[in-house]
Amino acid sequence: MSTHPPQPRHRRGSDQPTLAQVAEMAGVSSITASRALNAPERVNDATRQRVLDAMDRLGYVPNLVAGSLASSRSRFIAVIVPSLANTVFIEVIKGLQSTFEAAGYQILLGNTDYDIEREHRLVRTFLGWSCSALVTAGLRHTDACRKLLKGCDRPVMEVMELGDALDLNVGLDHVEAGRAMARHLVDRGYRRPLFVGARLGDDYRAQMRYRGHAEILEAAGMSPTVLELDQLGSLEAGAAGLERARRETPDVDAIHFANDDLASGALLHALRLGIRVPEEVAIAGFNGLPLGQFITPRLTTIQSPRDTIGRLAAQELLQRLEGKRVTRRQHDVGFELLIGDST
Amino acid sequence: MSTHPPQPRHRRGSDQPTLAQVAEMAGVSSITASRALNAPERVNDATRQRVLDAMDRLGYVPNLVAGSLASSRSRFIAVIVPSLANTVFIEVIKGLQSTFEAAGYQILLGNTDYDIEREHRLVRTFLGWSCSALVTAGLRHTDACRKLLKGCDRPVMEVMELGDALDLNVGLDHVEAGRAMARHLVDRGYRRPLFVGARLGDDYRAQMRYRGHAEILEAAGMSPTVLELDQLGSLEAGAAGLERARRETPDVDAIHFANDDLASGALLHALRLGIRVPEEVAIAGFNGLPLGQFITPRLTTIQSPRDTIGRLAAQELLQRLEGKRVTRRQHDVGFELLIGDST
DNA sequence: TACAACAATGTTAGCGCTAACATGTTAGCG
DNA sequence: CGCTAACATGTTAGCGCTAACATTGTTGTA
Repeated sequence: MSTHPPQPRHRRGSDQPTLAQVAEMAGVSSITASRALNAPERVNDATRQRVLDAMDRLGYVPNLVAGSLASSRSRFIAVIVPSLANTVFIEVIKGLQSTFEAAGYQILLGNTDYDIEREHRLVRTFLGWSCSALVTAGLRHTDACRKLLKGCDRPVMEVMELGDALDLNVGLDHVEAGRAMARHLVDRGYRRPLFVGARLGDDYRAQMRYRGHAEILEAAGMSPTVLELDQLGSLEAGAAGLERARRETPDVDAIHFANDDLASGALLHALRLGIRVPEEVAIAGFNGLPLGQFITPRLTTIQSPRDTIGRLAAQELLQRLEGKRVTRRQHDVGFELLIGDST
Repeated sequence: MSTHPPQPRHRRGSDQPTLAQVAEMAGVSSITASRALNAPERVNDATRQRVLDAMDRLGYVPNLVAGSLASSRSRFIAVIVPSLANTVFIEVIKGLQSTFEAAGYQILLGNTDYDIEREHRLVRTFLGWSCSALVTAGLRHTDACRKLLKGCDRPVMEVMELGDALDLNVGLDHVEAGRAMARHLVDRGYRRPLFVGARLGDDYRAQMRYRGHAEILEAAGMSPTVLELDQLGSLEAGAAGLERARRETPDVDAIHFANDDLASGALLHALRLGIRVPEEVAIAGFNGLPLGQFITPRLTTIQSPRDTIGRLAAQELLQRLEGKRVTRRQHDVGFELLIGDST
């Protein structure tokens, strides 16, 4: 019945030196050793030096897991993107990373593969790591995920597009971007423009651009048409798209591609086939990737400020994390129509 | 003198539900609730279902920080790369990420910006998070960092190039890759090849390729020359490199670029200027990026299996993490000379 | 029938750190 | 010189979870 006092159990996790050992060596209590690292101004200079020396001698590496549990704060920023194959997200990550790393935060990277169920699972995991903030690409989430994000009491940043966000939002208006390009095509006198995208089912931001495109065409009395390729966006897909477009709709005079990968592929392919651009067919893209701007004729496209999205999102979050009240929850980073020689 | 028993202090970290609350609701002890999640086979099905229901009702999110401290294991894989601007590293990350995420690990991403002091700091931080393993690009580290990695009792994987590694190593032989391309150029009859790189000081793998290149040229009785651009590698830099090369060494008959970005830029620029490739000047690269293979004339380059590096590294690490003894510490993923029409 | 082997669950004691409070020590000042 | 404020350091008790061992009941089997 009675539980006999069992012999003491020992369980040292790793054999790494601990703060207590450092403290002992320096002849102070462990809280002083802790403060020597985390609140140096609260410790006498000489004492602090002794502690730091002891750390050095022991090869002490702070156990951040323990610290995080005790303080219920980690210095993680969860970043969730739908794909790593797409330069666009990489550049956003780059912007986030450089700003956060400088402020002493770590990036926890998650990839949803365009699956919002996976996003939900990642959000749970990252919340479990008590991340300080979450950044996620896009406004689409499962209901459960939205609930989780709303109730998690941490800043949540949704990037890429603008809309009805949960908390903070940095991005651009993709419908408006679609409109801008379509307007440009209509203004230039193209009368049978075609919108060509790859895997539009996944890429709903491209769908939004198409919506803007369609709107303008209808307003101008033309009937919008879309051609969907089932390959992933790539140079080859763009080349194939050009051929299919001209075969299936021989009177097409302008192709508005969903992004620059497709558009550049089409443009290079047109050069190769001797199709004159823009005389025989105009080509336009979206993103403003370096390749499109390097080719002759230069690609007409829309510059999306991806690095800016990352940096601005990071700055806003840092403000919030430092306790400052954020006045604007939404930031439109805009876009720029780059008129090249392909339209 | 005597410490009076102070009133009990309370300190709830967050107001998230805890395992204990879940356990209470399900009418079990917290260890059973824990096992319901982490070792389901050790819990009766009916009990487990009660626990899971309770978790659901409370909106329980496991505190992974606490779990990690208690078990002194995290499911983090630290990945340290020198840059996110370079596709090459992104593709390695992609390979690592897809394999590890499927196995239930999280990626902790660090960027050194080609600074080994920063690498050292990142390693410390990541070790502090008790990551399960570390992956780092390259074999160059500070002495302190090397010591840390050697003593950390966790699998360490060095990727990209082969050499005298700390623990595990997956990569390819860059000197040999440089030799292979130089041999190809010599075999094709080029007699005044030039090696052109960007920021070679940072990019020591490119330096290794140059070493291989130089070796072959010397063996063939030619004198190797290198032209270093001070811009970052890009299409523009490649174009500039082509012009500078032809201006400064007018008799150059082949340019061996340090990578495909430069080579593709040069190739497209040559087309634009009407310089015939390879008749007037041959162009070769390294990496096998899609653009080079898409252009006509197709770029002669070396395919580096970046995705494979990531996947293989991840697989080997998983083996190790599952306790299997790893027999081979080093894996040469090789490379493939892609002979295009530009040489 | 006794006893091992297993399955299901519980008890206890940390993991290594920091928040919250307490205490001692020195400086500042009328 | 007494009192307070500011500084420097210490004590205690967790943070939420899981390892290690303990306990019970159930089954198989020699």
